Amino acid sequence: MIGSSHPKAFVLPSASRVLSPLADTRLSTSGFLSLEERLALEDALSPARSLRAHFDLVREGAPADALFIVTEGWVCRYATTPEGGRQISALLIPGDIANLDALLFDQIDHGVRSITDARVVALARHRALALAERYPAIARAFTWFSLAENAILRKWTLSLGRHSAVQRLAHLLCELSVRLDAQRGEESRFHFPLTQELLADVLGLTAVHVNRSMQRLRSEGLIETASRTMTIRDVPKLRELGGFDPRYLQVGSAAHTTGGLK
Amino acid sequence: MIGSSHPKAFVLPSASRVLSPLADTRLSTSGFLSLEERLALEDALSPARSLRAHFDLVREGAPADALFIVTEGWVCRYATTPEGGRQISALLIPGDIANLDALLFDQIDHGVRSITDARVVALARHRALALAERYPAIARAFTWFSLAENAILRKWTLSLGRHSAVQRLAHLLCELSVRLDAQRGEESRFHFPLTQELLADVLGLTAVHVNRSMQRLRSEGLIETASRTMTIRDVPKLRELGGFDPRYLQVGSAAHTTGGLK
DNA sequence: CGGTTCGTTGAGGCCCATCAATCTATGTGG
DNA sequence: CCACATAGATTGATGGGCCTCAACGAACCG
Repeated sequence: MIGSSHPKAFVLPSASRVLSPLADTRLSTSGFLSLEERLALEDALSPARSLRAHFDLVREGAPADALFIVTEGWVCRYATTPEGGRQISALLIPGDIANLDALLFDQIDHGVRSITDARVVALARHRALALAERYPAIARAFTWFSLAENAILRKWTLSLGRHSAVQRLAHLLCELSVRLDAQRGEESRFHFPLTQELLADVLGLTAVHVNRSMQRLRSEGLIETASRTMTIRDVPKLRELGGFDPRYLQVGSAAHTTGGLK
Repeated sequence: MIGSSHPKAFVLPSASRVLSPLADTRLSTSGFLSLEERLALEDALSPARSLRAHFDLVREGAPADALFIVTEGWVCRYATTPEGGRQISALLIPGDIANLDALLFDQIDHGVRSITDARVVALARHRALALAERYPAIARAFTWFSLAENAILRKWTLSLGRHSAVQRLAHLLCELSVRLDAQRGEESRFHFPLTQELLADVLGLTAVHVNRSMQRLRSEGLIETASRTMTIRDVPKLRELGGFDPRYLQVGSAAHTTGGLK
């Protein structure tokens, strides 16, 4: 079974998964969509597809014909430089749309690749467009997802441009903690499948320097790592170090709460 | 008069501006919208508003109640670190929406500020939402703008994370050349109001190092600068240096051409 | 148990930051 | 029309954060 080596983070109630691959994701639980809209959306989805780790789901420059929604595992979006450098521009976890730009753009200028074993469902582009045309709430959800991604990218540019290595790492860990909803009091613990090399490609560093930065966080008692598990020992301190303010992640807000039309 | 110190770039045919502040912008000319939709949109706009240079239109953390569309001048979106660093996350030129996130988010986590004297029109949030609800094409245009911005931000993260100072500068100049539609043969010339300090805040560098990087581009005959005018002498070479491929800017494509519903 | 991936450590060097001074252009008031 | 103020561009000297190269250790796995 996919993801069996990563127990906690990947298990969904199997009944609801069979009925609905979108169960527990923001698309279905956050009040974006009415029941009718949700059913219409789920009706348009392809059956879930399993991916091994390190599988290229979309290659850079490929034509766009379907959206992929992650339902299990971790996936990333990346771009490469001619010289061979790689920069990851998004970390995608269950509930995220991997390539929303395929909705309106003909060509995709980034790759999409699984980090762990993963599952995705596909939504054919023409069906997504038809849904957005017929149901304004679905169109709004697409916009919402795009804007949410935008907010994350803006923070990443701030981090890449103006933060030190340790700060960037701290900020990223805080972001993931919130997105994975892993915080418990002042601690946070979550399954963390990123290698230091992947972290380097997120943070614009080398793996060696990521290593040294992690050691600093460990030596200051801010984090602990063991067998693909990340523990943040002191969330407030890590947040302060990384200049992290969770509001940009829009936790607890949803499209229908933001000024609905009466 | 606004922008009188920057003659060429700011002059619009005044007749069309009076009739429609959106004339010549992507929203009205690129085929996103039908005539009816365009009229509905323009009917919802506030009168144009003039801004002096260095004016804060939206402050970080402000509540969101209106979208601003730039019609003249240059504007930027930025965020600051607690330590006082500043990172610009978008350069906005006429036709751009300055804060699309205000459409669906309650709080804005970035500032918006004019770089030059500028003009903007406002679109009240509830009216924008109503338009998107009633006209799918307008909703689609909002999504399109958000995705387009996303694509630019992804390139910026690539640049910030994996490019040298000179490459970042080269890439940015290539991007602006395309967005301003300033290319003529292998040359490109455009009004360029960014100080080296602003450039530094875009590129994640210091003003001093921007200066040195520009000198390198000049000494290699790639660019020339004089009195707020940028001339790219050799566009192909500058593109190669910056690893620039214009496709991500979606020039010449528009929402209605990308897989319309039959 | 050997291979492979990932993490760790060390030495050395470069790119870019920092600090500070000077130069230039533009604008303003007398 | 000049004296002066100010913003921006330029230059130099110095240092540090991160990169590069290379080797070794640890964990996992068939």
